[in-house]
Amino acid sequence: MEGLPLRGDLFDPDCPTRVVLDRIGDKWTVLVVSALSTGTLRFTELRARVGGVAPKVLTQTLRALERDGILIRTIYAQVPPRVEYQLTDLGRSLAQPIAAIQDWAEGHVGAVLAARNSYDSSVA
Amino acid sequence: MEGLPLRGDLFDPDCPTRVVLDRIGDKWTVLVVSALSTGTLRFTELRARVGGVAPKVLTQTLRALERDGILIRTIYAQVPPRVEYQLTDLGRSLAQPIAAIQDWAEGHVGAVLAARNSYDSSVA
DNA sequence: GTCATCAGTAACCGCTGGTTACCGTCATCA
DNA sequence: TGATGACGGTAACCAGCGGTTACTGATGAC
Repeated sequence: MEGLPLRGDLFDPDCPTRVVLDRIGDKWTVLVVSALSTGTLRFTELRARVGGVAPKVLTQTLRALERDGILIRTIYAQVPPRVEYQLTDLGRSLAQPIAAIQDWAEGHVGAVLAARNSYDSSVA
Repeated sequence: MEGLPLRGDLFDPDCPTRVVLDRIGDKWTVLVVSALSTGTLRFTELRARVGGVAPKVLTQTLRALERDGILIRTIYAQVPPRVEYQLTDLGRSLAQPIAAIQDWAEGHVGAVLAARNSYDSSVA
């Protein structure tokens, strides 16, 4: 019955930890953070790097991540405009577990797709 | 399929790795896998454990995870019905990176919420 | 008779993720 | 003097899906 828990309980729907999970649970977040983990990128570079993302969605994702202190958005008063995105320390700390997820995903695609095929053919 | 690595490229939108990411990128998946990582659970137990999940959504999540070979669904011909869910080896391997995410989320709620407040008050 | 248990479905609905189109500004090129 | 293109986005629009509240069916307990 602590007042304000330093560590949240993910299983409590009212715990703010959930909102953090919602951030992470966005597929674009994973890709963006992963892309930025190697260094600063501009909007268009991110767009190219993260294949298939629509500009609006990328903007939303970046704004949300900026709001959450995961990355910093730097605007240079130039024409054409120049906007750079880079991870904060917080963002870099997030990049590690995200890399683990990414690693798992890339490493187990085969197994998952196999399970999926097997499941689909058995249910049919 | 064989045990060949078959590493995908997450940044390619046409790579099947993306579908795996979509699975993981579901917030309920994280919670369900995490809940099951400590042992077998029944539907109602899962529902109670994962606070705030609607039955339909839980069913969808569980079916998807079953299809992907992350967990196994065992039905006992009883009345009232008894259905148990447990992680497969694949699921247990996923539980590790997921635990890392969960850990990060629980450990950095404060920082994220602080960043959020700061952002919101500066933008206004 | 009727209540509760369990594991879900049925029907509905609003939001939001996603799409394409378009914007202003300035340098460059014909 | 247009015309064009780069850049970093917004505007308007829409389908789908996540989420909600009912409701089901079989059985044992009361």
